[in-house]
Amino acid sequence: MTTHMDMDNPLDLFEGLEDQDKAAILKSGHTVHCRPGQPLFNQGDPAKRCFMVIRGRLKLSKLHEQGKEAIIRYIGPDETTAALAVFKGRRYPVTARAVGDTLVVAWDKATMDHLIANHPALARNLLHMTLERLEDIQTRYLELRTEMVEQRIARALLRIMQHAGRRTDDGILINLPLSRQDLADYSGTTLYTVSRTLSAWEKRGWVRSGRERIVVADPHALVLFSEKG
Amino acid sequence: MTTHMDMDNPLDLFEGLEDQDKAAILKSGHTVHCRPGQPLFNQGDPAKRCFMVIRGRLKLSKLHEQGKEAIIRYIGPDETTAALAVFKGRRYPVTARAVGDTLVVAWDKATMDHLIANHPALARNLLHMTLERLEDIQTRYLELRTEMVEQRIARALLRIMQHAGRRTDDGILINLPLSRQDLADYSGTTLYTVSRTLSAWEKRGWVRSGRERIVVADPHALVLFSEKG
DNA sequence: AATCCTGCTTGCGCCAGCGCAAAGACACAC
DNA sequence: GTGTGTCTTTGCGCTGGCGCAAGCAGGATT
Repeated sequence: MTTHMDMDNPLDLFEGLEDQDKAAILKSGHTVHCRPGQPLFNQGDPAKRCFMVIRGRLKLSKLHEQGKEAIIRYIGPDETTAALAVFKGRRYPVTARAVGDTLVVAWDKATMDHLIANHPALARNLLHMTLERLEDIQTRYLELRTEMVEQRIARALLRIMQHAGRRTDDGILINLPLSRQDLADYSGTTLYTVSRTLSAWEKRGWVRSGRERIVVADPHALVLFSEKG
Repeated sequence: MTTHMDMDNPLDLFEGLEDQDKAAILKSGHTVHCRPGQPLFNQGDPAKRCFMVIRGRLKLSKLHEQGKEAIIRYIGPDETTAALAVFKGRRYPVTARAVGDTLVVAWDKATMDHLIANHPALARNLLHMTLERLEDIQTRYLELRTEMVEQRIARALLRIMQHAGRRTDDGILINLPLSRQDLADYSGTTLYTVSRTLSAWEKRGWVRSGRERIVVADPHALVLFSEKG
């Protein structure tokens, strides 16, 4: 009987639903297992199913012709993706790949339609989650237009840190394999510039980094830098 | 009794509703009149009301510190804005200004909550409209990252043309006052670059332009250019 | 017709950051 | 331990496009 209707900002698909409903909804989907790097769905494919991550993480990216790629966002445990695309019966607007070993639940359109009809809170929560993402991408759109590249890298790193950071003795570890190329695709620059920037930050003691691994040693300095340049 | 339930892509808040419901919903709001350039709401203000344009046009833009501005989209007749922000009781993430003389209907949060509870189709339509906008801004985000500036100006002009174009003898007239600065804010560049680019296109016979006024003489050429550079 | 205001054009110099190239570092397999 | 492939670093040269400055254009006001 535990509900969370008092929360203002459900980031959760199941906010405001009874535990038993939640369990039933989860059971009505199929679980899918993805190995690291494996695509769950590809941009342009018909959106047959939507997903919720149980364990692991998905990387949503959008491809441009000639191989340029923008990372739209990461999807972690309890977060959903493609909900709207499948709801509307469209094509996936992005590609989703597993980052590390990932377990997801999948629902097809018919099931989703049925679930939404029976649980009005689901539609409400989808609206809320979508608003969140719309505002996020609009903000990043503005930043991409306005800010210098090092500032954008700082913001990207902080966003990923908030989403997938883990406290350690050295600082906050980005708890997913994150290459220089990934960070470049997330912040709108190139592999080379990210590498040079991280080197500079390492000299200042703000971060410590290795192969696909970054530890933010001084988050405060990074926040200041991301705000004022 | 005219319904449009057969349409797959409602861009309309009232898709799937009876005319009488539509009329009642419209009557439950307040009409607001905006003079050219007047702000309807400002980024950061508490989102008390949401809006639908009856006549005229709104410009949604997002401001960065030190005055840089990105135009997120234009909102024309029958289109809505701030629906999600008010639904969630947040602050407006953008600023809306009237372009030309504009008439809108406004609903406050209580009314919206009531309407959505009584008309499930409204929530569905909001989801669909929001998906549309999310995909649009994601696409533009990728383009901003990937494409050369002239290509982006071409895309921006074509998008505005599709939204607010009017056939004339000379070509397709952009039927709203559109300055070089506006086009720059929409395409992610500067006033100067837009001006230079339009001059070049004018020499090639693709457009004819004057003060806050653009006619696309050769849309096909512009489409080709926007796709291949 | 003169003035003003706002928007538009264009020459010019400058620089942030891109991307090649080449070398180094690390992870894993055999 | 040795190899192989991927990821990272860094020097270097180049350029797209930004933004100042100065002047032009055209609509509105007096």
